[in-house]
Amino acid sequence: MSKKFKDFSEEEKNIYRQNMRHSAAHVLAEAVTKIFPKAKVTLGPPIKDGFYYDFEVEKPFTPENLKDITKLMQKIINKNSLFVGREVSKADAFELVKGNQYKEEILESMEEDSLVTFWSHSNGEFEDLCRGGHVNSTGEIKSFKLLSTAGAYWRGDENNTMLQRIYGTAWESKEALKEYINRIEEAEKRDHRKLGKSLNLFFFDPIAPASPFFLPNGTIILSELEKYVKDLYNLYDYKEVITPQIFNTELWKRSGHYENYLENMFFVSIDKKEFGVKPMNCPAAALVYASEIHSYRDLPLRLADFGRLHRNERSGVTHGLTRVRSFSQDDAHIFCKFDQIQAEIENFLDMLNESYKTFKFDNIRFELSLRPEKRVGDENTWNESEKILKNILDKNNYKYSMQSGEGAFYGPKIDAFVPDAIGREWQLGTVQLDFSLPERFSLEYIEEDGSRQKPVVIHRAMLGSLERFLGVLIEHLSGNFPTWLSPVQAIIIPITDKHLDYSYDIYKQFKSKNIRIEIDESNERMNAKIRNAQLRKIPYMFIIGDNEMSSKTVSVRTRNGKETSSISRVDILEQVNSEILNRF
RNA sequence: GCCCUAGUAGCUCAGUUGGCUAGAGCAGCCGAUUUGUAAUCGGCAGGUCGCGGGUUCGAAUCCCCCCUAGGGCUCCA
Repeated sequence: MSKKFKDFSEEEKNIYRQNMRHSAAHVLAEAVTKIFPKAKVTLGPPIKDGFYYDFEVEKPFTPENLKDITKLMQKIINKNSLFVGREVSKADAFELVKGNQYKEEILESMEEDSLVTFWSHSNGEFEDLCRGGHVNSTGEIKSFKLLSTAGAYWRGDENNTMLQRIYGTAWESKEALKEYINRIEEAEKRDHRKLGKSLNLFFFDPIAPASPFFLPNGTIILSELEKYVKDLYNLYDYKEVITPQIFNTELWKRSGHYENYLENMFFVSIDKKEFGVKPMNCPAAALVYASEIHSYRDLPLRLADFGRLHRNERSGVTHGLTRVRSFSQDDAHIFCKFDQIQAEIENFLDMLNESYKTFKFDNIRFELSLRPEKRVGDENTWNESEKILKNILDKNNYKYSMQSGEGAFYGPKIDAFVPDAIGREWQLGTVQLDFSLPERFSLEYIEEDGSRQKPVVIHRAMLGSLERFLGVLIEHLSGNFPTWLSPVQAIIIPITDKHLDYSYDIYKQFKSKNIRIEIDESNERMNAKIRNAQLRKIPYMFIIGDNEMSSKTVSVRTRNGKETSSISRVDILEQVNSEILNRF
């Protein structure tokens, strides 16, 4: 290449990497077809940070196979042969892919008279139906690594045959590859499943698959999260309700869940009647609303419900805390008049922004999902409501994209996404309009003129599932919770046991302010006590020795290694306390 | 649900082609030590080798079933 990679613009880099990764997929396909002549090639696109290629083979690939394939790929790359494209007619193309039903299917989906391109390298030893997007020659694939194998359905549809996929990554230099591997390792260190274990936050037991048990430490964090949300609810005028766990199936028929959500629900039988365990709170919220007659003066009515939900997720899709079968949400339903929608959603987004800031999540991005093909409600209502949502996003200068057709059947929605500390993006909050629920449950309010009107329902969650949010937060913070969330906020480390009495004194003082504090009374040396506290990621360590005892002070070490010797007890108490109260 | 991989002490892991009472470190308990910013020393105790079945003189190890967990299952020539 004439221009050096490092001089490329971000966009050029991306395109170059994509081409290189796609080229690597071709090289992978050549290696596989040479080692396994019966293998049928299918698709091999570049993906974020790498590429994959799906093959139809008799037996799944083994790690040994990957080694052989890697070797052969390196040989092909070393030969540095050119990628060459050619155009053929569709008829000729069918001749070329004969016997490969996957490629035939791809050809069939293409326009009638279009010309089809084939790309080859290794001087024609391998050729593949491909729209293009390669580097000039195989030698430009500087550094690659095959990562894993996996079963994958043709076109992602489980009714199709299962293919064998090989994932790989490729980079413009050895250093870039290494950096990428480091990034993966860093992510693994932050894995909430690992940290959850080492910090004693939660565990799983096969006796209740995909349902977390929260230990005292994890429970403290969840309670603090809930307390925080409740404080915001107080500020933003929400009312909290508590609703039942299981409902007669009649309810789920009425709400539509029996029709649309059946396979994700758990059912129990009581007195020969069928009951469903709630997977969502909305029908219960509707019942609460309907339990009284409402005047327009009551609206908007914001009903929060932390009720525990159960969803029967398919066995292969559950994952740590981020996809579980039993969880609670900071869920609420707002019942309002149509002309209150805008204010309500703006209000909610304000609260959402405020809360994300508290958790040090920046760069919120929104997605506005518009009407899907299958939907309820008249066109006018959709037009109006989509316009309202778009207005809100525009007016407040929120960063967002539009997803046409992705809305729920009952209304358009806005989802909030945030990147975490190492750049991975998570979907957290959501706000959805619902025109269906008021209909199904015949919800009404009495208008100023005495007429009966239908309210609009807004579903909204800020943090989403609290379990999932905790998982995300653990990875975002790498387990270093801010003081207000830390299960143990400070630990006193007496150097010898003659410092114990003074330590108790400090302990009582902090305890009386409701600070979660411990004394390390173990028969260990100070160094070991510090190490233990560090490993537990306790934000404050108070070292107590002769100096502190005689001057009635404490020496403070924070978990990031900052040391301050002999500061006044009142000062440090104030500091810790204000961090907690301000949720800093 | 489907494909692959894995499951040994509370945790992290050894356990070579089937072969002695299944090992280690950490954690735990007991004892000694009383120590200034990331591991003091010694001892003790701890295991249905995920569950069930089979092969074998003999199974953590080989085979089958089940359970659970992990990596995946259109970022579309």
